[in-house]
Amino acid sequence: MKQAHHPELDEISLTAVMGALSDPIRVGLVRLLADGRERGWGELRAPVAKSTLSHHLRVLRDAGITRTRQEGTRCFVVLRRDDLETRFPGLLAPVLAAADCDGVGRQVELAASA
Amino acid sequence: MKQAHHPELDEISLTAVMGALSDPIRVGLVRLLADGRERGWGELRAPVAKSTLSHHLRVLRDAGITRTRQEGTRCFVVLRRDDLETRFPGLLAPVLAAADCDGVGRQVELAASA
DNA sequence: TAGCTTGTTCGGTGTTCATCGAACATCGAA
DNA sequence: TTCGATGTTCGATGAACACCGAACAAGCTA
Repeated sequence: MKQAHHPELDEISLTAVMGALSDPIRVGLVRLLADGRERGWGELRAPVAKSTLSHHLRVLRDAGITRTRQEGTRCFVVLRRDDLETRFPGLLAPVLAAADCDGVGRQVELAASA
Repeated sequence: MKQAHHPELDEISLTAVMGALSDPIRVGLVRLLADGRERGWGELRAPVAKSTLSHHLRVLRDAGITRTRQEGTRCFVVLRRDDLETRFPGLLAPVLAAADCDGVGRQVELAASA
């Protein structure tokens, strides 16, 4: 469990972000994180194997969309909302609005407890 | 050369649009079309084989981003700006702005003449 | 120390994608 | 009708991706 690389602001690429958001599960994850709260991975319920979920979270992290923090054996993830807003002003909101309206990523849910 | 299918407004999917915009060449094409003018395919200069260009234009069309019209042996393409704005309000502008700022898709150019 | 929890990594598989050249279809012009 | 211009379609190929189960690593906890 090594600390993963997070791209700097100017390393965040538009096509990488778009690519990361082209998968319903990843969109669902972003939606869950949209309130700005940090979430433990245990809170994330998605209909995939844990290795696959790990993969998706890695794609989001590598694209610069989320930031991952480790605490003991647990990992926490948070949306890099300010960074994204700085890098691509006005991009995130319409995507979230559209996803919300369409129900894209509704298969990803929040577990009962924290 | 049969007339291709164009998705209806409510058939346009967010993830398909995001996926279509995750390739620099396609972003470049969208940038060229951003002025709303219809372009003949002969005007589009991209550093790929024509079959590949045909593929990219097909992806954009299937995603509902562009509309293709045929006239004789020539094809014309136009951005479905209003449709996109209706379906995903506010989505296109930030993407174009970010692409413009970053130079994503600058490899796609307009040929000299029409 | 032994076990439990948590997440990563490793093959493996099947799918999709970007790309090319070549062959084909279609239309307009000579 | 023959030729040229314009796109589409057809394999083919190598890369990337989504997905899984299993094995591994690392930190708690009993």
